[in-house]
Amino acid sequence: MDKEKEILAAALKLFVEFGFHGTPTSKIAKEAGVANGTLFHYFKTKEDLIVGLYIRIKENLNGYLLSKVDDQSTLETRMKTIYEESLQWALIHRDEFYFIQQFHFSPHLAKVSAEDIEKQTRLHVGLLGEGVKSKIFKSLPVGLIGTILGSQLYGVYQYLVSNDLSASKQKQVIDETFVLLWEMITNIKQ
Amino acid sequence: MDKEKEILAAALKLFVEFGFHGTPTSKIAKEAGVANGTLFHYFKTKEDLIVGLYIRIKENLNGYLLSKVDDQSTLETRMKTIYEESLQWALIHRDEFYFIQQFHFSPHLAKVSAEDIEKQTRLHVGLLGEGVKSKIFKSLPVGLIGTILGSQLYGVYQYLVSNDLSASKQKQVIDETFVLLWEMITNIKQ
DNA sequence: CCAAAGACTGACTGATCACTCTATAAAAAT
DNA sequence: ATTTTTATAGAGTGATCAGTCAGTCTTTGG
Repeated sequence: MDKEKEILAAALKLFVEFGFHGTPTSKIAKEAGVANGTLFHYFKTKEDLIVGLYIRIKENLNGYLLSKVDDQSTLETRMKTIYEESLQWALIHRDEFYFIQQFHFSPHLAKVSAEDIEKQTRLHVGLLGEGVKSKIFKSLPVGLIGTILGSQLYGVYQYLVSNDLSASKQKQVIDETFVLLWEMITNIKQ
Repeated sequence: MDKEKEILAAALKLFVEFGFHGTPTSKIAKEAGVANGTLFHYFKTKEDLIVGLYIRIKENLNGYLLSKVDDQSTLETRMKTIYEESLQWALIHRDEFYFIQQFHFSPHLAKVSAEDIEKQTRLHVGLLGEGVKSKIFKSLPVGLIGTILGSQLYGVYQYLVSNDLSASKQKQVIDETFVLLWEMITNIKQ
């Protein structure tokens, strides 16, 4: 692993454990096994490091999701894939997922550029637009559907990590909660 | 307003705007109109101030909810009241609500005692237990119902603050999302 | 009315920390 | 082969900040 990645990995680990303030750059450098100055060779400021870490993590998540979604399948299948795979990714990359949330409630969020945000939400925004346009969703504001979806995902994640379930039980919870969610936001007739 | 309250109000305002790290105690004291040392007369450490602020805010929210819930009404009515009033409170006390979430993703969360947590969740835990026991809820784990409920509340709040709606529109969204939520977690036959 | 306790002040301090600077070594470009 | 660029190091620095301290003012209880 090259030094830049070592630094990012060390920063992630320490930020999650001690918070942004509680983690001096000197400790990050030490944990990464590089000199103090080397950290500032790769990241001009501590804030650059924090924001850079956030963007890379989001890129990883989005890349993973894109690799799992089959463009040919139905909207429901694609949405279920995103829901399921987001949770699976989050369960495997717990520090990364915690960091995302930690970052969202920090003043550093304001430092993310509009285009970076657009890049990160393109996939989700596209699917939601499709659902509304095709009248599969109930006639609710898109933004509302989006936030409900996102927040339920976070909620189910919290449940999964705070209860130590077997892989199959986890899968079952994920499946069941998707059904609940889908019934809630779509016009189904049964 | 006494000095302690001035300090707490100043701390809340500055923490929300600049984060915990970005807010020196000296600025809090200045904003509160007290001397530096006075802050440490009321709160032994900066962390004490942060945790103290969190606990007071939660007490306010819980007190407000308790005053609104009528013990004689049905479970559905009581849950709807809590859902609605939580959102109304959050909309009026935006800094306070943001602070709660900011605090949840900070290392200071670990400093809250088990009994304080119990106090803060008693009301909600009681209602959930009642719903499960009376078979009104679907046969899902209580914890799962609880997190889904909580996360939807946060999600709808996010939607309400990021879209500037009229009071009546807000009420409508709150009512509609409660119906969706209630349908999702209960065994209804219609 | 007095003494003790508590509230309050703000200058001060020791520690910490983000970041710089100088130097050297390695790699790439010419 | 030589210059230029990039990578790495780590000691050093100026600023900042949480928390202290020694003392003054205010309240309260006897």
